[in-house]
Amino acid sequence: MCQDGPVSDVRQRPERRSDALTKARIVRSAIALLDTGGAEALTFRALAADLSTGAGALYHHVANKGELLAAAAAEVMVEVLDAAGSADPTASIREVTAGVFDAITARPWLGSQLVAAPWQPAVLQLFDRFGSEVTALGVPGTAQFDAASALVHHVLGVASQYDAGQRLDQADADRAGFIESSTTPLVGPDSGRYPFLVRIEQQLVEHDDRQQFRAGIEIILTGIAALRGDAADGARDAARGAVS
Amino acid sequence: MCQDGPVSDVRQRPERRSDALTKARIVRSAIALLDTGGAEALTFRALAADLSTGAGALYHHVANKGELLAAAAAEVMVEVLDAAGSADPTASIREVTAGVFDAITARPWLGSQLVAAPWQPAVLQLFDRFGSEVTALGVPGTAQFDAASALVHHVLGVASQYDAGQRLDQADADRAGFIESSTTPLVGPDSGRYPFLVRIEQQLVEHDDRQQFRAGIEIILTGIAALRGDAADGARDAARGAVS
DNA sequence: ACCTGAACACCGTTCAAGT
DNA sequence: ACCTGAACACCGTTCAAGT
Repeated sequence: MCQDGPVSDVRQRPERRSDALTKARIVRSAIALLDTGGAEALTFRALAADLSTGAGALYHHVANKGELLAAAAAEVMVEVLDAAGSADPTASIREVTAGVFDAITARPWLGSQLVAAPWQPAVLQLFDRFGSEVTALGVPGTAQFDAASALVHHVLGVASQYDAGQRLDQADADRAGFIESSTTPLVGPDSGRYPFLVRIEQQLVEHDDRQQFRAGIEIILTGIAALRGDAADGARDAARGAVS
Repeated sequence: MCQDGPVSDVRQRPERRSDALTKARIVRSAIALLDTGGAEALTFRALAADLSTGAGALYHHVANKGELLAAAAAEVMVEVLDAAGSADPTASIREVTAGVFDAITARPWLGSQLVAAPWQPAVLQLFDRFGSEVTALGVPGTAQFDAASALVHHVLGVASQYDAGQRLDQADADRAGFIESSTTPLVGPDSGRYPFLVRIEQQLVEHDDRQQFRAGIEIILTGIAALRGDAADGARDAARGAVS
């Protein structure tokens, strides 16, 4: 898995110096730079140096940085979606969401990118997948769109939690004590604190991000099951059983 | 020599031309620039010109651009949260989410900012409010955090849909036909299209963003009500009644 | 057609110099 | 202490010039 060569690279030269510049090659290099140094490591100058070419050459294959980032995100998303293939729709949704969560935590730049351009292919693929699963689950026509949207929004919301990278200037403390430090930059007229956050601070410190993400998915799945049950009212109990 | 009194000059002038530079004044100007010209209109040079001062002077009151944006977002969020004050927790959640939705659609820069820095005061305030409402709703202790998180994530996910502004390079068509145009930049090995999106394209074109946002909130509220109903099973029916 | 790389038009941020 | 504004260190992007 670490070694590449998915299909056709098995000829003679594994990697030639003067390989023609391709969009696929550029995207691959971009992903490598992003994975190594984060979002800020991807500049056209660094990318050109990595590919032993000039910065301007890249624009013959990529329109701009936005398209490059979108292509990188789509590449990763395809892998995630292909890896999740359960027969049961609900189980499949759990696999997909868990896979996206893992991808985002492993590569923080992905969260930034998903959130930055909502209509990019990576997000559309995810949306489409959720829509298909929800349809297979038995959600009626008009509610399929709502259900898929809710799942996408939840994933994007979680993605936003992992994008910042170093951008969290005012809240440098990642876990404990961040509430104290963040009370200062409050701007509003009232000096209201965060009563709820202070009360559950213990849970904040101890909680597992992944487990909490899954809990959110379960909440939405329960709500979706209720959509299905609107026609046949008794179906909700079956949905509750599947949720546990 | 003549006037070394540091403070005592401002008597009762309502607004003087040479008002002292304040963080509040800077934030107010920043919001005005953002509302007028979007996120890209806020530069330290434009802000300095608007305040009739030099760019460097701003750094005496604001650490950097991130803190400035966070302060602007917090200012708006305080207004939104203060405007929603229903006694019923579920109704209050609906008011808060609707208010945030309206604020985001009215000012696209707000969506970008909420999503860009998840631990900023504006988001913490929202999270705290959701936590309090969910607690009042009767959700047991351990699930309060999950429920509030799900609501925040949904809002942030929706916020990401409205941030891009002009950044949607590959999908310039906003509504109809965007599926056609976005099939091209697919990167993955398979040339798989978007079967679900194509099938519901009619709904995509006709749907109302605001109504769809509310539908997502209702899905989550139903799931949250089920969390509450785990102990007292009959409470779900009351929740369903409130949902309609 | 593809590539080169210097140059352009911007940023956020800094800092010696003023008041 | 507060302000000034030129200068610095970067960006993404362009484009005349090469091959």
